[in-house]
Amino acid sequence: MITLPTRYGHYARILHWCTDQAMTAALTEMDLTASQGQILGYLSHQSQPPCSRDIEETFHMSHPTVSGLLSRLEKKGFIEFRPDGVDRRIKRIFILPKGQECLDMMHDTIRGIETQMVQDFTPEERTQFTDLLIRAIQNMGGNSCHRHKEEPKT
Amino acid sequence: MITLPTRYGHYARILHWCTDQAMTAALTEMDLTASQGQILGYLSHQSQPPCSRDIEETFHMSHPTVSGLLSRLEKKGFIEFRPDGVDRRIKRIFILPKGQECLDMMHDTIRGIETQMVQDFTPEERTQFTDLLIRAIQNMGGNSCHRHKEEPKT
DNA sequence: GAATAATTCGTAGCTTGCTACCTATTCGGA
DNA sequence: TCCGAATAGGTAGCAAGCTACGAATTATTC
Repeated sequence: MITLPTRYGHYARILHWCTDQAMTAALTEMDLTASQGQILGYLSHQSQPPCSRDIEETFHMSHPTVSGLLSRLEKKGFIEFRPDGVDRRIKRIFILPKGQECLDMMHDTIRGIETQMVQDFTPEERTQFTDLLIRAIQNMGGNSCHRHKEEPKT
Repeated sequence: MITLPTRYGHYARILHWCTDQAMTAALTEMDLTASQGQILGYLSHQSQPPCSRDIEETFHMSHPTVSGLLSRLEKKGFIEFRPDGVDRRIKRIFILPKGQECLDMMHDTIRGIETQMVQDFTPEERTQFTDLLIRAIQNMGGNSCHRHKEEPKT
């Protein structure tokens, strides 16, 4: 048995790699990468069109990373930016029809990946898996994103 | 509550991100990145000096990725390559004194990260966490690396 | 033994991730 | 009101991940 430096971290890395591979396989035909698909999925579940900063916090990504992802999505016509009416620093992100089409096609595929991953887990194990993952993240201080979160307005 | 595309995959990604950040913070003073430290740690636990291919399988990485990591480690004087006596395709990887020094310093730090992550877990929860992670990886076909594994020979 | 297949590693070119530093805008206190 | 702090985003430059292709060596098969 090999004693790897960070064992849980190692497994977390590989598990994410597995989902990434499955996502990539399912999305390449739509000219989307796994990361771009994740972003698009997030956008579709927000009540108000989010801005770059919202994505940074949700996905624990730096703003140049998000900026690059969004600019590629924009260049390919999945999304577009529109200035916020109140705060001129903010560019809000809108899903274009081409992006919505992909979301409709993506939906079942993505749920299939999640189902496959925990296919032989009992309901209790699924609950505990989520619980342990979240607690491990919290123990690492992984939810330390301090920002003044404002209510959606118009 | 936000419904993200791949929930477990998302948590796995963030958990790995946390360990990566902690590793980076601990290793930068030695001029090492987190990935480079992981590789170095793996090398130190092998009975026979491994080759690039062994790392690819252990870490689920493509060979250009491993190649790049190793060349940076070599350039900085942590490791060196020596041709295999039998198979001229293979370059075996040896840890140089500078690499060994870092390993000695790394040891406690890395164990500390693992400890922190599961600090409030009961022993049963730790066992189950590992078990669930491994099963999830297996469900995704994550251990499908078919290669003829040979015995160490001198 | 020679042709073919498999294996190991190299390189090109891309996306994705980061830090560091910059500008523009907004907010808050003197 | 005005100046400094905080916030949103841009750009440069790097590391780390990938696919696709090619070269050299070894293994296999006829």
